[in-house]
Amino acid sequence: MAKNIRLKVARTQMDLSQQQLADAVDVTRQTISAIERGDYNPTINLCIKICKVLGVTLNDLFWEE
Amino acid sequence: MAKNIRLKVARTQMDLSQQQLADAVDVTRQTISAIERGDYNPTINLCIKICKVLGVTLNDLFWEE
DNA sequence: TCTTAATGACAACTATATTTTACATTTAGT
DNA sequence: ACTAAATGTAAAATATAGTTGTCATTAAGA
Repeated sequence: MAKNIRLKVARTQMDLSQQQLADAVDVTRQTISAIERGDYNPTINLCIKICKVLGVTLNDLFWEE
Repeated sequence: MAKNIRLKVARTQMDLSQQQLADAVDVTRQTISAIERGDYNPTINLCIKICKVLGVTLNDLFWEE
């Protein structure tokens, strides 16, 4: 996976730290960090939770044409 | 997770069996079956692969408002 | 400076996605 | 009725998502 810049942008637009987002979706900071760095392949349920907290959709953060 | 009817519909619209879709995205038939039944929580990369084969987007199959 | 919050990164562990093997049921064609 | 393809489902094994603990670096404020 490539770096997920869109996630980082959406998170900072909501003025949330990695830790705060992690708490909101009930995972660890390391998991959020790894997703932003593009080091891995989260589950769809986690992606959905993240999107809901950030007020965006799956396509906004995880779909590439 | 709930049953994923939209996936089943999109698959049948492309006239693919579970086995054919599984082959196309390089997983087993059982994995496709489990996703359609809603028994679990696939990874985002697998969701993306499935969407691309079926000519739809993540929101089409996996996003609920 | 000094301190604290935020982040990158990694190793070892645990939880769970996915595979493999296998059996049963349903559906469509002959 | 028979056959083959498609599907539901389950148990045991394997691969990997996500945790826990830890250390280093950077940026901002006092």
